Amino acid sequence: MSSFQTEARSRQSVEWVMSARQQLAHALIDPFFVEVLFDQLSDVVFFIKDLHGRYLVVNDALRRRCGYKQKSELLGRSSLEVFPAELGAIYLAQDLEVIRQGRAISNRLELHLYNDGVRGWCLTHKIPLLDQHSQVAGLAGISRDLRMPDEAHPVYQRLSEVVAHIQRFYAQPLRLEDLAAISHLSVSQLERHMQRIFELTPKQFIIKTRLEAATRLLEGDASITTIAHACGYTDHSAFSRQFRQVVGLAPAKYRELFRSHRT
DNA sequence: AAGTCCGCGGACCGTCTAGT
DNA sequence: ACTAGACGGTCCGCGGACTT
Repeated sequence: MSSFQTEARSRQSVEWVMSARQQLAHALIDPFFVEVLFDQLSDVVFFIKDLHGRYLVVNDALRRRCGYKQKSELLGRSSLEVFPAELGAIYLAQDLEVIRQGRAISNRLELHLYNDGVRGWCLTHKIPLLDQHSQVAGLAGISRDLRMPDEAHPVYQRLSEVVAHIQRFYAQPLRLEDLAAISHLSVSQLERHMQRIFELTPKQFIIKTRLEAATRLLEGDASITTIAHACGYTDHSAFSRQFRQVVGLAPAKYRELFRSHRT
């Protein structure tokens, strides 16, 4: 087949798919259909919200996380009414930002504090939903739990040396070039394999390791500055900023929230 | 398919400063 | 003691092109 013919066929197939999708459009955005599908995923939180950030559709994983018996108890409420006040306000602000700007946020590494006080790492995606006039009518989002790494993967052994290095030396400056050298991989290979096996970029993995250590230290009485230094930040403001970005709260607020959960 | 290289845009960091 | 904003420099992530 000539390259011209191949191109023509591929163009034809794209047009066919687009037309078939058009026919399915109403079924695909049917909230009940989507809800049923996402109910099957126990490690993925799914929701659709209106312009005010109120839940219109939730899946079962979200219901469980929030500690409700029925999904209907969540409907019509915003994050503010569902999560601890400080975190709820952050999530709601994030929702309203997506709606206001009409821009998606994707692959955001977040530390969630669940109803039972347990911490969990997630990758969050939120997209604005448009009506037939292309106006933002709400938003849809998923928050996916980070899975255990695939230890059977052939490159896992090499990466495990990198992981061990990060977990041992997270308090020191870590450069991708050095991590790549440890694993005998190029920087590009390291990035790709980390993404594939851990679902995180090397940078995200380092941040996750540092902030995990930080949350443990915040359960004690050490100052924020001390904790920042102990977790590889040369400046406490850089630590606070990053902590706030990932967790949604300033370190001191997190400490306050953790203690109120424990009592 | 996997690996390498490169350029660009943006994220991140450190520093300084001001405010609470 | 801590948070937050501004700013400049550095580094990272990503996509594309090319090679093995």
